[in-house]
Amino acid sequence: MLKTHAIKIQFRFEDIMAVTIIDVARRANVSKSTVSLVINNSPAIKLETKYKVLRAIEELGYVPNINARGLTSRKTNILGVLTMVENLSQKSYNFDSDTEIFSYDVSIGIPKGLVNTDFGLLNERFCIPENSNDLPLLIKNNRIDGLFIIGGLFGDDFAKKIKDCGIPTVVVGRKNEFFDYITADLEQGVFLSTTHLLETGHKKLCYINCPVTFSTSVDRYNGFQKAIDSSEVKPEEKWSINAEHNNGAGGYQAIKDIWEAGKRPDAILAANDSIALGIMRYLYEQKVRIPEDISMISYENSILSGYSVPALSTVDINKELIGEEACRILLNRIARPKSKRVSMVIPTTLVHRDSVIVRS
Amino acid sequence: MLKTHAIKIQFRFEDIMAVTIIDVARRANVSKSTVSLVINNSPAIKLETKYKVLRAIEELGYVPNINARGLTSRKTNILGVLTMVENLSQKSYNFDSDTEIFSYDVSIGIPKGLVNTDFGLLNERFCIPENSNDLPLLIKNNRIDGLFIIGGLFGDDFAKKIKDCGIPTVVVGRKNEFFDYITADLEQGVFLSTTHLLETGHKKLCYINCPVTFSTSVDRYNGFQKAIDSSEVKPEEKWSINAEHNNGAGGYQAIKDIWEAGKRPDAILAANDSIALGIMRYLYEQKVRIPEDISMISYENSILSGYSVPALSTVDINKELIGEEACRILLNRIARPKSKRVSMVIPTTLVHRDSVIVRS
DNA sequence: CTGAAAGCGCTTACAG
DNA sequence: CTGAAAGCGCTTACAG
Repeated sequence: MLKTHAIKIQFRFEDIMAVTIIDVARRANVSKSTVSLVINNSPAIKLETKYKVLRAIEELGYVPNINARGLTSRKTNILGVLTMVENLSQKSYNFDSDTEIFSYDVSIGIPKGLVNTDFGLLNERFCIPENSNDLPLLIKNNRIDGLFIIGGLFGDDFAKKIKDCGIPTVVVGRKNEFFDYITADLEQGVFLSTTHLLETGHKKLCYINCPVTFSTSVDRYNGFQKAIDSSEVKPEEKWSINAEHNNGAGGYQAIKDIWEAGKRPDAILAANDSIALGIMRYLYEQKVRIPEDISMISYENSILSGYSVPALSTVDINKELIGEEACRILLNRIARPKSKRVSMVIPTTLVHRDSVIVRS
Repeated sequence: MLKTHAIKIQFRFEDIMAVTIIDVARRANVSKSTVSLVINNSPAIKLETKYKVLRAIEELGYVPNINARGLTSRKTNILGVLTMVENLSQKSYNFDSDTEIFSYDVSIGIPKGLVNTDFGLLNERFCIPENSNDLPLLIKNNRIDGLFIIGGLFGDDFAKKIKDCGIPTVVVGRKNEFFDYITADLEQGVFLSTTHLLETGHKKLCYINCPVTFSTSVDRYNGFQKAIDSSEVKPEEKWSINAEHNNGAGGYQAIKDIWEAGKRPDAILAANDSIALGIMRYLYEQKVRIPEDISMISYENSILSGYSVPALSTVDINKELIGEEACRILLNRIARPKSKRVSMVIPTTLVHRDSVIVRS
């Protein structure tokens, strides 16, 4: 008997603490509807009332209960970040593995686009072959109001399935015809680096592209070619090759092929930092010095190029800004689901580090 | 008039779709309380009833509304991942910047510990100096049921403040006296790499430690010293120095000091991959070849060492497992808030790549 | 072992 | 411009 009683009065921390909309209403001498309208920034509220309520909120340290809000408004106030990966197994960190750096750096920018917003972010790494028919948990469990899909590792089938869910979605890092998208200006980026190499007196250029299967490889190649076409001084020789894999090992093998075919570039451009590091590994083994013997410019800018030996000049694609702008796009899509599809291309800049030398 | 009508019947997707607990109850011919008990795995339900309900759930494709659950149970079913960072400004990726790789890799392991669980994950990068008195948004907005704090960039003040919030918390990556924690076995790891260098015939060892201000630097040094003490063959010379900064630039400057003091190790140990890359940069500039002239072993294992030129042998600290185990600890803490404080140390292994040579 | 009822903390028409 | 009331979809004592 006594014991039962004891259990009954054992309140939890939250029970005691929880300030609700009713407490605020009471303190401000208004109804809870009014408080709700203030919280949701209704223009129908008299300024005087608004401030009265705001003060009460402040004084009481009131924080709206997110579950209650969500329950009535049928929203979760959460956005999903889907990182597309090659596989979900244990990472080896070896240079034949995917780096996932792009998605991490982009996702650092996302919260910046969410400031002054109630949205939280739920992350999921997702791999299509392994999950085959499954949808991401984020979606299956109805946890999100909107979705970022980061990276290119998905096809039309997957896109359609997501589309059918009706969740506002923005694709980050590549073009596509299903959703809004935002991506770096690939062609302009490669144009930039190629031009710089030409202007610094390089005569034998080699472009090591990403795999042909990647839709982006065309844009990249175009940037390379257009820079050469529009340059005053023409290179004596130029080569272009697609790596077989989009990682260090892919770059390693590609330059090896070039090298063993007897080609000797004085400057190399890489499709991204991972491939670049693979190239550098091969050159190191051949005792070729960068930049003394061969200059290099990579593409993306990441911890990989910033920390590499030597520090790698690269094209910065402004990943944080991409993440931030992706938010704006998604927020608009959520607010106006039927609006016209949006595509956004972010310009790039060249970052100079230690892998390019001026040749006369 | 007509228009008003049109608006009224414009249901949203969810309105039409939403299968609720009532639909399930009806289909299974039970009350919604029973359905709820089944969902929550109550042992009080007859097996037969349970299967009946489970079938109805299956057939209807019912997914519990997470907000409704949270509202009644006073839970959010979300865990927070707090990544402690040095600053929140735009990342440069240069080698004088913090890499945040540890927290990323750990957070990849976390979902593995959450399989068969309803918990989602909310991430936040948080910086103490910049946010001074503020608490992480995750906490201020009552969004989480539990918290992972990743990384060491916080002091007792912050820990106490978090403690006062009463949120179950586990610290990942360093010891501390406020919360449960899980970390790699630093001493054992350094012992491992030092021993390997000794066994491969190196006579002049240099340990480049993390900054003295880091609590972990002592454990690391102990591992180094103990390996030497317990080795059959003693090194001819040994040096140990703390980098001033925990990044590439710190490693660069440290080895520069060693070098300019005329010391010439034949093997170097680095406190982590970032510091290691800084060391390698300096050696590259000095035209010292790794491993031919100097062998190196780093600590952590990350994309940085896996992609480095040459590929860096390092101590793998099993970050994914750390993340997974951290979940178990946190889940236990949530279930039993008053239980004894838990600390867990994960053993490390040596991963051999291309930076160590056998000397005779 | 299961059902009826209250209540979690909000938002949203609706009325005035 | 503001209040009273209904309802969102669950869980949790409580009763039987």
